[in-house]
Amino acid sequence: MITMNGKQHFSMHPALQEPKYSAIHSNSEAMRRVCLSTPQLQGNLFGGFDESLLNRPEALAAVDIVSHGKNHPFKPDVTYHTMSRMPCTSTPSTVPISHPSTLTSTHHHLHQSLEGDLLDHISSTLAVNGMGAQDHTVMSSQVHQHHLQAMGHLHQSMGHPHSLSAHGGMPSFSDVQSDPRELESFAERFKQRRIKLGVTQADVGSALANLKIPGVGSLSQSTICRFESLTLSHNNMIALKPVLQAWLEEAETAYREKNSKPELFNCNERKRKRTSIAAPEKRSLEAYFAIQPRPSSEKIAAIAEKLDLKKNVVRVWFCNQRQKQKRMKYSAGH
DNA sequence: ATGCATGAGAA
DNA sequence: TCTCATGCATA
Repeated sequence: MITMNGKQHFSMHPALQEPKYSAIHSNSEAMRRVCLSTPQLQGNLFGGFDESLLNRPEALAAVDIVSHGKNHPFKPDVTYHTMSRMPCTSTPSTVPISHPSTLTSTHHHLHQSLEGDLLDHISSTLAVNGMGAQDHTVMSSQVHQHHLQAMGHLHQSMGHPHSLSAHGGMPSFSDVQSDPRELESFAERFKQRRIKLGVTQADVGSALANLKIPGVGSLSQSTICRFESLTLSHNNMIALKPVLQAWLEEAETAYREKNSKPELFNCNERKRKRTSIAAPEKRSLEAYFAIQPRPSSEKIAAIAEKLDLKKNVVRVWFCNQRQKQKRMKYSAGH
């Protein structure tokens, strides 16, 4: 099954979505950036945060509930980007995974009535909701069965790998081991052994292509890193595990034989510019997010204007924030 | 290690 | 338009 269509997956269950791992976190970095980021804003928004934060712009955030019939169409701003992809000349494929689940989020829209001008009222609204800025609903009600899913897809040269899939079939066999616990230990073991082999995350990523597994191509250092640190979605972890496991076994075998395969290494290099959102703006965005993680298009536009950012930048920021929140390692005992 | 971004697929 | 998997660029 995994073929070239780009979509095939093993199995999936309808509900999955909240797996997050925890386990290992390394915060070395966090420490360094302590001053700037202040990630914990969410929690404090209403509580004891500095109000300076919410002074004004933040105000926009609140209101939205209304789901008017639809939003207007808006156009994406064109962001510029210089992209240049294609990494090396060696294997472009990618790995797949994912599931369809979806959560319909439950957003809470609280508030009472404001629809039009959100921006203005918000301040007042803030008070209203004082609830919590974070309720991430970690519903776990569903969590249970997910595991499995699969992968399969690949793209090649063009470009981008992404894939999602799922299907509700049943797991016919092996992959049912998506035990979070097991994933965590595997990730840890993987990292240890990888290091022992003297291979970098980037090397692993590019070496995957050499495995010639159908549907599996190379992956970036980022992905390998995220796998090791468990900062991927549960489904993604599950899909990647067998692939990385296969690589590890092969690499160790080769290592023993002393036949280090040169193929294990690849090169990569590209250039592109990345936009960066300044700390003050970021804080505002976090404040808005705490109040309304899923702002409407109009609201996004309003926020963008207030912060003097491109609408698309703001939109993407919210998307990434949501994604991050979902995979944030949970440290609960579980 | 992580921020901002793209793009496929699904609502 | 959102979610999700991923990646480039970067701190």
